Amino acid sequence: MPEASTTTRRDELLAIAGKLFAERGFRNTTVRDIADAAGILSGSLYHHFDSKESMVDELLDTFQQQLFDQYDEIVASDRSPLEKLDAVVRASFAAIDAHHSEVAIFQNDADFLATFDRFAYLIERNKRFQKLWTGLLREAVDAGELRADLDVELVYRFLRDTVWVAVSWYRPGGELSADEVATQYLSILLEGIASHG
Amino acid sequence: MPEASTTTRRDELLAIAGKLFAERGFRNTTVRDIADAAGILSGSLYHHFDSKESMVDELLDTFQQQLFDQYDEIVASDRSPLEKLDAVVRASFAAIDAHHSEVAIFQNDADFLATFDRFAYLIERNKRFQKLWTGLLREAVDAGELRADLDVELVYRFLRDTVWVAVSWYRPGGELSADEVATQYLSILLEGIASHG
DNA sequence: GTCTATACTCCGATAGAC
DNA sequence: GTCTATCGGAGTATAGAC
Repeated sequence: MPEASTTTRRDELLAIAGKLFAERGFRNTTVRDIADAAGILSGSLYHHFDSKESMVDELLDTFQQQLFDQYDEIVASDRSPLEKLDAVVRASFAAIDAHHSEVAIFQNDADFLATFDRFAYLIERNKRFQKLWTGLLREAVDAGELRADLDVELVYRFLRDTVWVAVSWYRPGGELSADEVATQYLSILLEGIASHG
Repeated sequence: MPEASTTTRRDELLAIAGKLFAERGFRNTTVRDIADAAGILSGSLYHHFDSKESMVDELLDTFQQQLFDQYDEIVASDRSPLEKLDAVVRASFAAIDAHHSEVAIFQNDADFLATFDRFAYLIERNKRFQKLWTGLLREAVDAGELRADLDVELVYRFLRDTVWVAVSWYRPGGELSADEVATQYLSILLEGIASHG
């Protein structure tokens, strides 16, 4: 396989870029920063990628496709709405663990990137994401598994933000595993923090 | 009062800068952007402010002082720990409503700004903030008002992030008032979203 | 696959006229 | 209080040698 080393170097550079984008934001990471971190000069990056935009595009697109594949599998599975919600939340925390940079980039820069034609797919997938989560919430309400007195759209925003914002403090390899965080999170979300004695 | 018009123009420019910082981030807002929005040229801004940093400094410092004054008043008041927590959450949502730009700037750029000596106070106040909230949480647990089986530090992060992240979707003057959002938020947080039938 | 060298644009900030 | 004019630095990207 003659492409093996080529692919490896490319992926290496992409991972370095992703880490920097995640730490400083896309716009505040220069191609010189990326090149410095990789031990090469900025011009050399253009042997591998068309532009800085191409790098972030590839990172986000690949990650999102993988995540949606997981979501689709869960939704199509044979579980109750609440069990599906549980599984989707756990898959999301697992994604924060396994693809930390990509999630952070998405959280910080997606709104800005989405203003360009090239990244129009971000808006489209965002809508799909919303439909999937609000759909599960409504099904769970209808099944009597969730409170019926809450505003589903507000609960959706609450759920979405509270899951993904964890990327700002969760560190892979830290004290708590992603699934332990998910367990505590789901306990708070479902049962609340008030004591019922 | 000869200073009246001077103060007004200065505050006007500061508000314009704050709005742009909030929308695009501090580093991605240029002094030319601010000047354009104000209908003047970039050089003219330096008649009012030393630097771009001075503008964001003044915005954040003023806002945080006001917010902490409110928190301190609540903590010192004669209420139960849970009532204090309720009041602090409501005051925070009110701050998102009344000082939307400042909260957004704080959410997006505080980590970056805090790396400079000039903004060291952000780190200090962040610690004070954490102590205040975790203190209230512990008191509420001790008073039997909150579940004792949860990790207080994790609940703190959860609480902090879920309140402030609302700045990303809440718009002053929208359908829901800040206090209505706070009410639903507290209901979810305290009682959970699961049905108990 | 990386380097040298460089083009062109935009950045924050300043000096001095009006 | 704003404008004209401009400086020095840093940004993305390119062309062509090695």
